[in-house]
This record gives sequence, structure tokens and C-alpha cells, in this order.
Amino acid sequence: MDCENTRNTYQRKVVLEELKKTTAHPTADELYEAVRKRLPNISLGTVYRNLEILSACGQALKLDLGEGKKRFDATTKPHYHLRCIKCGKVIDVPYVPLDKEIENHVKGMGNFKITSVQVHFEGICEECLKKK
Amino acid sequence: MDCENTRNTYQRKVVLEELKKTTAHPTADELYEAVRKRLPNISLGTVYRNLEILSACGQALKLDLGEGKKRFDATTKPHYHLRCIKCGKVIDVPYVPLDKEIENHVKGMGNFKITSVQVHFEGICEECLKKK
DNA sequence: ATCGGTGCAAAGGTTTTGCAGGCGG
DNA sequence: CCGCCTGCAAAACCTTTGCACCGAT
Repeated sequence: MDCENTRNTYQRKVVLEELKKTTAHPTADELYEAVRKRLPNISLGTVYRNLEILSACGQALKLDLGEGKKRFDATTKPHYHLRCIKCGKVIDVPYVPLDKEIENHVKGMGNFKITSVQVHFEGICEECLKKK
Repeated sequence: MDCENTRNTYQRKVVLEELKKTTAHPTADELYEAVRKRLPNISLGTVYRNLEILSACGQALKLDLGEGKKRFDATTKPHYHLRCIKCGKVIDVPYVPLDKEIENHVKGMGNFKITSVQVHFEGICEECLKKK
């Protein structure tokens, strides 16, 4: 994607601002609802298009945790995610440099070049542990 | 899921047989096309239902590699997957016990209980490396 | 005979896209 | 002005589901 020829539209600005306000890793639809409070006429398609551009240009992360829908994250520095199997919440897991370690383990195990490693966790979050 | 009260229908048998014939990690639709050569009247819904039952009962794996569709694998023993970013092919990566190692790294880094770790790789497969 | 499974088609949920008009640089 | 972007709506895509009938046990 060509990130030089993108324009700073107000809609894109608000989408990114609202994404930065939360740590809940919203879906496109959830973010659409949040953005609509400020821009009642924005369309869901515009939210999708802007999330696509923002994540392609390094200003957001697109997450797929196997739920059948994507989530988005304004925190672009390396970290992992844990999805709670009880309440569905997605929380951040602090970064430890697993990627390089994994690549070292797998290196030489086949004739392919690894460009990225996806790691995510499933488990039970702090709150759901307390409830039980 | 209740795996005791399942019946051995011919459709389910053929779905599993066709899945076992390939290492290409087919999607439900791709498997539907393969099965249809033997059972021209089978429906896509039946393929989905059987893949759901087979994976829930440990006879197949359901994979989500972030493509917006699920893939299926008759190899249920532990291994990883690499999706080629050039040709889209999914190939097996031999198992090394990354899961436990990762859990050891992350253990104690937050108040949550990890129940599973998903790891998958993106990269370039042998054939596409040669082409370049 | 029971009750899980099937085929068909419709519906469901998420994401993409065609189009005409709007606006940022 | 140019051409990227927007809103709207339809479509695309993958998957699930309701229904009546079928067939495995």
C-alpha cells in the first residue's frame, strides 16, 4: 500500500483517536459505534477502509484471534494477546522476545523463509479467575 | 460436544477420508469439491457439520491462519503451520515444544491462566524461494 | 422406533466494493 | 483542479440454521 498518497481526512483522524482511547481491542463494528457518537453520518465502510489503511501504514494492528472477525489495536509496539475463554475479553500480554527465539528453534527445520510469527494465548483473565 | 452419540454415516466417512488424502490443509469449500466427486449430492452444509464434529471429537484440526476462512487438517498430532505469503500455500512445520517454552517465558507476567498457545508462521515456501 | 444426520435453501455475520458526489492538498 | 475519500447500498464471502425427510443403531 502507498502510504505517501494518503490524506488526513477528519474521519480517519477520529477513527484513530477513538481506537487510541481504548485498550479493549475493538472490532470494526464496535469502533464504528464509538466513532458514530462524534460523526453520526460516518459509514461502516469508511471505518473499514480507514482501519485497513491505518494498519497497512503501521498506525494500528489488525488482530485475528480466530473469532471469525478482526480486532484492532492502536498499540503497535510488540506485545501479545490473551483472549479469555470465559468472557471473551482480549487483554495485552507483555512482550518478551519470543519471535526470535522461536525462529531460532525452527530454523533449519524446513526449506522456507520465516518472515513473521503469530503467537496468541487463550486462557482465563484475572476477573474471571476471581469469579470462579 | 457429545462424541459418543455420533453415527458413522457414509458422508462423514468420505469427508474424513478425503481430508486424509491431502496435506494441502483444504478449506471447507475445497473439501466439498473433493468429496462431491464421490458423493455428487452431498451438501456444503453437511461438509461443514461433519468437519465441526470431526474437529470437536479429535479426528481433525480446525485451523485459522487469519485468512478469513478456516482450514482443516487430518494430522492431529502436534505441529505448526507456515502460510506462504507469495502463493498462499500452507505447509507443515515440524513440532518442537514451543508451547511449553512460551508458557514458561510468559508465566508470572500477568494475572491470568493460560490454557493454550496458538503459534503460526508466515513466510516464503521452498518453491517460491526458488522462483525468485 | 428413535433420534442423529442429510439435502436444500434461506438467513446470518463480517467485510468488500461500485458508484456518484465531496473535499484535502 | 486532481484524485483520494466518503456515504450509501448492494454484493461478496464464509458459515450456520430451519425444515422435512432419511437412515443408522
